[in-house]
Amino acid sequence: MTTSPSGRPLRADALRNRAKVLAAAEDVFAEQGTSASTEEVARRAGVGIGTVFRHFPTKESLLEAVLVALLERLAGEARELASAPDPGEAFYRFFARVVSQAATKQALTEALAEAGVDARRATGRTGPDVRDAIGALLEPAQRAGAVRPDIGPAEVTALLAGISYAAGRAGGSDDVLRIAFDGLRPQDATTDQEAARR
Amino acid sequence: MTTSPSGRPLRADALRNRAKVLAAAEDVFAEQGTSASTEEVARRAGVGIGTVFRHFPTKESLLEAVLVALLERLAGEARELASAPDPGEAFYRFFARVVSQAATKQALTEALAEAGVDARRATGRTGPDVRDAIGALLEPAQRAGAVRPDIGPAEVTALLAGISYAAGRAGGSDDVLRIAFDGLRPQDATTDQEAARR
DNA sequence: TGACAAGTGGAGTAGCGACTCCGTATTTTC
DNA sequence: GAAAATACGGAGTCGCTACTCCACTTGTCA
Repeated sequence: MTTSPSGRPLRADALRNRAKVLAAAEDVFAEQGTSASTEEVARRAGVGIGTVFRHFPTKESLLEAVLVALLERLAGEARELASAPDPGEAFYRFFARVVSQAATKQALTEALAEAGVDARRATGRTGPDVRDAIGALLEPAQRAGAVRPDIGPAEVTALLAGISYAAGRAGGSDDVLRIAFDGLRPQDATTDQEAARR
Repeated sequence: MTTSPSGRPLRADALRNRAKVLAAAEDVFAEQGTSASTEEVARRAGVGIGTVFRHFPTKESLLEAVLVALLERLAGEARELASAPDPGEAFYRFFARVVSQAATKQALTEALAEAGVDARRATGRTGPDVRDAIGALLEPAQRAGAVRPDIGPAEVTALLAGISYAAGRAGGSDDVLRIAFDGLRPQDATTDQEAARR
């Protein structure tokens, strides 16, 4: 992404501006949600609208770049924690961290939801990345008996999105997080049937 | 809401149209989310745009009416189930039903989130209504030992919104629901500390 | 049944947001 | 230090959407 269509490397100022736009877009979308206007992004970045559209030809592509950046950062954090001594603690710490970040960043919640199960074009390569990173955190925690064994990265991602949503819009995020944590722990012989369904 | 500004009762056709518009709006917003256009609502209702705006002077007021209707129906269902013989089953059945409905109705998830903690003007009277109805379902379930005692209606509502969001956008709603249920059950002496936080 | 109030429909208005275009400015290259 | 290539900025275009206005229709009441 640092070369122009003709194969040549981007000019220095262009590179700088690209970064400024991306950073501004992250801020703006985090604060106002993905419906914030492109003009606001340009203003925040201190560039003209034309520049924004030169680097990201549609609003969607800008959004995609932001989401990918967020997810990559997430995957990075997960990978980092994966080498911690206590796998259970690492997993729950990661979960809590993501939720607390998402509470103030609408865009993160949306990114999580999109990465959820359907790997759309937007997050085509990053979705699996995130899933793998979460898997690397989840499996050791399961082996250590800190997390129930009957779920996979997809369920964790979905739950992450849901709890983030709840934490962001409603209050009481701590309580909701506690409930989620308890549900994630291994459930002892409670054979429950709960015929509950429509 | 069935009288004109001048205090007289609404004309028969006006009453009919009002109902048609409300029904169409519920459908449209459920399918396309709250950003669907007012014109689409009018088309679906088989009336002119002018008529929609006569009954609901702003789009926001239309949205509000739809959300209130959804929440009232929810509260109604909760009250109905409250008299079931097994309080635990009633509670979990209600929870599952809401989530499965919300999966196909974006508007419901948004309504839940809004009803969450801050009683905005939109759902000013209905928010508490829902909370009370959920409370009437929750407390007996807690007394029966089917639901952990350390949470209240607010937490349940928040969780409901979060799980609905997860179920609607990602797949694997069943697994996520299972996790939530397990987290909602009384947690035996697991004094856990989970120093997990930022 | 006729007169008047109430309601309807949809063309029109206003404003916003995504995206384009091109004269000007900045880099790079030789 | 020019010339050529590249990038910039922002006024302008286009389409969409909430909302208004009013000539016309329908319901109500005596």
